[in-house]
Amino acid sequence: MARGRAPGYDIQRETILGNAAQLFALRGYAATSMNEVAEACGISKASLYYYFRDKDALLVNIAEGHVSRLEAVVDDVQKENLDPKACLQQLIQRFVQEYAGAQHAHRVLTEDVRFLGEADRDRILNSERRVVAAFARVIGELRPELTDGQLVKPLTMLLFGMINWMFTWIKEDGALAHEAMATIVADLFFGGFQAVRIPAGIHDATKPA
Amino acid sequence: MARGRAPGYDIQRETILGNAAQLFALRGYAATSMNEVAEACGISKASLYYYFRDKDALLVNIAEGHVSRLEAVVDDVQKENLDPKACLQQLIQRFVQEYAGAQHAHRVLTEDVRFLGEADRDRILNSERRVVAAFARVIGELRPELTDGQLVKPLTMLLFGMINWMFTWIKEDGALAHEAMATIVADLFFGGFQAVRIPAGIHDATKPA
DNA sequence: ATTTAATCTGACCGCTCGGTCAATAGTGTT
DNA sequence: AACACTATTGACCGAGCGGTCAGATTAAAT
Repeated sequence: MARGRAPGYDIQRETILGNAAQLFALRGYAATSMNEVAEACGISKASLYYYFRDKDALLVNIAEGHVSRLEAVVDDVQKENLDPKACLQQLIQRFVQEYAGAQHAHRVLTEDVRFLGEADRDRILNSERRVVAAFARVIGELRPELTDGQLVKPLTMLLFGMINWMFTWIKEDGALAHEAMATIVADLFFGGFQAVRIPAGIHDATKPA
Repeated sequence: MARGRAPGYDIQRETILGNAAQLFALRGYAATSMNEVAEACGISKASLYYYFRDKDALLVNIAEGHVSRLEAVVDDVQKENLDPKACLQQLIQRFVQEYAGAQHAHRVLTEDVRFLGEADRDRILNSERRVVAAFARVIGELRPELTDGQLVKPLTMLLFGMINWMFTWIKEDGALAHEAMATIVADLFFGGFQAVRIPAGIHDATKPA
């Protein structure tokens, strides 16, 4: 007998995923070649295939890693048993933090899910749906009368729009700017969603993401 | 002498751009082949190249067409000389309408600009910057004290986040749902942005998009 | 020191890509 | 009918793609 896995194995996998996420985020999944990923990691393409079965496996790992971290954040915040407002504030703050620390993975998640096979895509989208549902539940608690009018989901998605879009235009990598932005988003949302009127006959036009 | 261009020429170009925009939006620019575009149009690839120099030309035309329509909307609304609140309401409503009628082009614009050459990309990003600046100016008029705190741009981008993200999750093609959503966005923003507090030492972390 | 499995690589494969071209078909003008 | 120009095409090209593989290299366990 000889040798188990080197301790560097998992580290190498994470390195590869990090480099791949960066390339996918910046150039797009389809436009990034496995040669480029390998080169960014300083290894040969054949070595890259030693750590990951194929290009798809990179995408699945990046997306799944990110989305499972988001689910963990949700669970974490819910365990604190805060009142709805504090809970939503926490969720916003923590999500902005999480996104800030995983910007590449986040962009890959929002833009490149379509390249996944049906099974993987469904699993990841379901994960996203659970996250959105958690936000929606808290928002529903804050203004219960919206629940009947099917306004909770749209409002939730508008909130996600603000947060998700943030990382397409924000420059600074400093955490300060991100925390400040999270506060602004929270102010804007809490101040505004009380003002939202319930339209006469609203169509439900929502799909989680 | 003989024959000018057939009247179908411009129509054919528009048809191609429409089909290309749909494919680029759904599968991504890099992942869409010129063969697929040609097939979607019911013509040969060689014919496709008769109407457009190369793949890049498709992208430029799609993006430029969309963004120039957005600039036209801005000019149009500004010509009405409305008070700031009504002006911003109009802008939101009209933009949601415009996006709704050009969802494919819109997604291409927001996701595939990176595949353009530097010159084209800069020209189009400048166009976008002018649009954002118009929104920012009106928002600045609504709460002038924000201008000093460099909060106007972030708030503007949060508004764009809500609107841009809308079309990643909205189902319905009916205009009713879109108009209703525009109203909700306006309610949320007007109600909320008065509540936004000016942070102590805020970093400017903005880039137009 | 030898064995054995983990790690790594250059060379290669079939395929599809974006793009070209010479040739053909179609149609207003003379 | 002859012409001139537009519109359309199948066949083709070099390049790069995702992925494979036989074999070299390395290092833990004996």
